[in-house]
Amino acid sequence: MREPVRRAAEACPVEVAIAVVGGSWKMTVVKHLLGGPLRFNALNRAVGPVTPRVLTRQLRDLEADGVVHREVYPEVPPRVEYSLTPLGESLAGLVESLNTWGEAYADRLAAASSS
Amino acid sequence: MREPVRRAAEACPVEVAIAVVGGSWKMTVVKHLLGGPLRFNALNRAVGPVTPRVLTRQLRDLEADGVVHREVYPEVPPRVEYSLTPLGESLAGLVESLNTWGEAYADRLAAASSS
DNA sequence: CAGAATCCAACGTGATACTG
DNA sequence: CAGTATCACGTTGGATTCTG
Repeated sequence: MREPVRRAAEACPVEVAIAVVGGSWKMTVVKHLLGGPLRFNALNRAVGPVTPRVLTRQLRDLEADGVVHREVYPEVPPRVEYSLTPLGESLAGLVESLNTWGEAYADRLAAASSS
Repeated sequence: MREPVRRAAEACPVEVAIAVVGGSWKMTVVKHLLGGPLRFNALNRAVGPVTPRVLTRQLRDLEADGVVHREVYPEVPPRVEYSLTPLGESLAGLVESLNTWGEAYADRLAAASSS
């Protein structure tokens, strides 16, 4: 388990959740993995303008927190597939909520800037 | 509107939501304000081990993002009340989801460390 | 293909002390 | 009471280049 998560546990359940899913791209990664396993580069392209370096870090965090599973196939060329663990799948509702709220917020932004 | 939020809007609605609520203590602040307005020190005590310096920053962010309203009463001693805007109240469901998921996760942690 | 290595700038977070 | 000022520091996110 990662340290930030453990520290958050001292304070509030809400902080625990934020510690796990609060990093940038993390929930977007989960969102795209809800459709099924993806390989590293496919995920990279799906998530958005994220560099491999950063994506790797986030994936390692998610793996350490038990949200994501990393499966390495010893082939040439190398293949690595990322998928959600059951715990990761339990985030589906949260992703949906974030997506909906984020959309509404973006609409509000657009409306504000056009006025 | 804050820059991080605007940048997130280019990528994914999920990132927008995370940009607004992803900071530490932010959602915990919202959680406690759901019960009604609170003064600065009351909020400080309710949220947890957060320094005034940090809490102030988070509150300013939330204010800039339209989630929180800051009302200053020109009295002596000074009184400042923080409350949720309608947009802030629309986060109620999200807070609930985070709280529930965080609790379940904390339980999982406890179970893992006792085994 | 899936990253690792290296480097860096910017932030986020925090402790401590002070003030209108 | 509700902050602000100052300082410090670790982490994050990112660009770039390289490799088994």
